[in-house]
Amino acid sequence: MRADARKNYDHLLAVAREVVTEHGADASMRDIARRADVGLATLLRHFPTREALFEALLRENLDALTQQAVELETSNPPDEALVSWFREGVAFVQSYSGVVALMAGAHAAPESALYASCAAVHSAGERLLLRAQAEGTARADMNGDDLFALMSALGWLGDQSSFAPRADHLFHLIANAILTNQPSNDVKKAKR
Amino acid sequence: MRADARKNYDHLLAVAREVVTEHGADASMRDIARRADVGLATLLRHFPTREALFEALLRENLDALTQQAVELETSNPPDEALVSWFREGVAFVQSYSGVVALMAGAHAAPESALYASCAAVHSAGERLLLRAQAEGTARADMNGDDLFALMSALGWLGDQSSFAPRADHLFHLIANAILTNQPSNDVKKAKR
DNA sequence: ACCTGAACACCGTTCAAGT
DNA sequence: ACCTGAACACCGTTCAAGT
Repeated sequence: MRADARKNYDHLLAVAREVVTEHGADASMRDIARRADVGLATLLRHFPTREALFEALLRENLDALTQQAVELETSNPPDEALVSWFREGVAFVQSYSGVVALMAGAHAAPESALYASCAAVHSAGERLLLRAQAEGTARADMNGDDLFALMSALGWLGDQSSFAPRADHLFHLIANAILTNQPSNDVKKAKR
Repeated sequence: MRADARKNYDHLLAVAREVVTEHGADASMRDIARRADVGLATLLRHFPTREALFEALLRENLDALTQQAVELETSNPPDEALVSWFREGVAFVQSYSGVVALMAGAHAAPESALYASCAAVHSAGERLLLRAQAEGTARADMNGDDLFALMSALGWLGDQSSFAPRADHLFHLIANAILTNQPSNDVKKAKR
């Protein structure tokens, strides 16, 4: 990568982060290029699709989320680990508004630039779920898809201004639905 | 309303229904006008916003949903009535893909053309919830907003191709979370 | 290698001009 | 009253031409 290209790449990513923070995941690509003082075609050259841009924008955080699952897997009781991680996941998909739709789309599209990272998060969560199920503290009739779906649904709810005020409460309700043992206690314990 | 206007109105609505069935709630207004052999400005004259169009498109079904809550309120056990109606609601928001986002938006925007119908559905559901709560068969720490939010979230899940295959299962999971008594049995009973 | 302006085919909004 | 074409300001895609 040539020096000028490298510089453009980094700058575009920084500007994109700004614009996406303001306008959410369906910010205009043209707007990002404009704000970066660069031709639109240059932005598209570095990030040929919106997914490619978000892959670069989210990779670090997605990896961190996957990594966190691995750590929780060894250090915490299975039910607490599951709920703690689930909470992190919901917070993550809300990092930028509208990002949850992008991830849900990528989840079903192996050719998407975001697919690999989503799949990694998916299976990291699945492992935590299986561990809690083995212990009997998580619903037996759930799988990794369901966990990812519920995480996404809670993220979507947080994106809608009409539902956002109750998002925390809805998180508890669904976390309780996932767990089987004295549900409300477990969720509270895992909060800390 | 002049005869030619009336004819345009009805025709536009019929064509809009077709196009929206094919392309979902964010179908192009221009496309609808084109398919109706009418100027774009004519479509916009009858339906100044997308919300106005959907208000006309959904009014009948929204009213039916509200009406159904009233009927269930008198004829069925509170818990069964709640779950049955909840199921209808989820099915409704999936009637056209993407319509759930429109409704969630209208829910927080009193100036939207869709607001009134959404509010009616909201409070119809709230009454069913209160009745079940009074009986002790629904979670006490929920309100009408939560019910509407969960209904919307399930509708959204059904819209995402990656989650749709598990939508039925997720419905059961959440319906169980709403009810308090031998949950899995109640949900099954209400299915009939 | 890398960048860019311009042409293209879209979108919804607005309004002066027509019947 | 009602309709319409056209101008406008946007969008993402594509590519020939430049350094």
